[in-house]
Amino acid sequence: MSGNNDESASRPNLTAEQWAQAALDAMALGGLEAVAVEPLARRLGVTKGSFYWHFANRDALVHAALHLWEKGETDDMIAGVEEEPDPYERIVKLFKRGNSSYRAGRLYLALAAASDDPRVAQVVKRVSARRLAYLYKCYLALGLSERDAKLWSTFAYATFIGNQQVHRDAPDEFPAGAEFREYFKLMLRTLIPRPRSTDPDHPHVVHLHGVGE
Amino acid sequence: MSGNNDESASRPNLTAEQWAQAALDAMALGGLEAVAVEPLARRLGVTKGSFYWHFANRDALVHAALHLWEKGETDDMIAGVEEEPDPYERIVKLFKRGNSSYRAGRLYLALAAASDDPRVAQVVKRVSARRLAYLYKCYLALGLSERDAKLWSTFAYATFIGNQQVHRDAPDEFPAGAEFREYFKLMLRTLIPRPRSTDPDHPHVVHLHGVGE
DNA sequence: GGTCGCCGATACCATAGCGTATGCGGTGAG
DNA sequence: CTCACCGCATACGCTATGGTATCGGCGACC
Repeated sequence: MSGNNDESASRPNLTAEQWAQAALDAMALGGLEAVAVEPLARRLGVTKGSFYWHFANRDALVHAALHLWEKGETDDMIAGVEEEPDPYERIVKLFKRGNSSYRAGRLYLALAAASDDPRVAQVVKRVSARRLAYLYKCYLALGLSERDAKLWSTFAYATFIGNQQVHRDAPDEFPAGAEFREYFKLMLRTLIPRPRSTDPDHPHVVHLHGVGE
Repeated sequence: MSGNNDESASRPNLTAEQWAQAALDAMALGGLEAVAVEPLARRLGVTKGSFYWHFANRDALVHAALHLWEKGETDDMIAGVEEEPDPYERIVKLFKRGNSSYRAGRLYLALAAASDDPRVAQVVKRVSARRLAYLYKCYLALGLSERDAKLWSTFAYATFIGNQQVHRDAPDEFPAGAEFREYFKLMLRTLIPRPRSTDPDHPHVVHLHGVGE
């Protein structure tokens, strides 16, 4: 067996990051325990010999994958939105981003479920905290008080996460197509007070200020 | 054994249901793979000999545990609420129930994360669907149209689930104490239109009908 | 005191997956 | 042409985990 069992030309050498990405893929499907060297190697079309060239052990792979995920889930999210000057549109973009990438949602849920591992728990906690903090800032920029911004950002984030969950657990019940668009608009209208309402068309903002009661 | 299955707790002997409950406990902490005979036996203070008296194999245990969970998560929830005549209060009760039992939340999240197993996926799907259906009925009873009831019940359920998730993943960021009470009131006010306004004509419901746009 | 329900103890085996040692083809330098 | 080195293949050892089965013991109740 001296020949390669794969296409020869289209196979460059693997990098450590490709291994880490494959590890994330495995997590999305089977949790942390699916991040095993041999199955990953099979899926990548290589063997363990490749792995132990790039990594010292499995722990190093898990660490690299988590680092990659954390970076992509916070920096990427924020960087892709921050150029937007309007805080309302920023929040809308965040929502759209979250509801569009099905894979990212599954990945978060899988990692959050694997938080019996202390390393995973730490990263998930940091990611959640940073996302919440950024949402909080956005709501502050909308003109809400600190207290209201805290409550509404938590509310919005919980809904955001819950949508991913319901979408995964009961896909048949989750709105799709035109219904989803209505659902999405309803969420936006309910969860984001419009700051620049030059139109007298949005009287429901009054309800928002009723939070402090 | 001459008597029926009315054995009291005075006996140190375990029952099949106790095994199933322990299996659910294990799932809440470590997912489906934590439902292993030996660890469970250790935790129950017995050995595997006990297990294979009550169950044919591990599959039977998983099946029993899932059945127990499904029953308790749908029938119990509905039965404990249905006596309430006011649909508004019914929804409030459902919310309170969900936000109070931390363990039940963890259990749902753990099971939902273990839905790579087809049996688990099926049960989770049924439970989610039945919960959503009941919430939908409650919103219908509030006087919403079918379309609005669908959207708002999904919205409320997603938020409900998301709260459990955020509460678990970022407990430090989640409102607690007095702040939680405000948060809770905000959610209720936002997610449930009040039916018993003295006016037969509900002013804020107008916004709800705006959903259809 | 005998039977039976329940469990303890132990043995066996299958499997998965980590780590390691070494072989081996390709490739560029000289 | 050679040689060294990279990147991976192959093969193996090893451990841990856990499902399954068997048998013996013990207390309860007849």
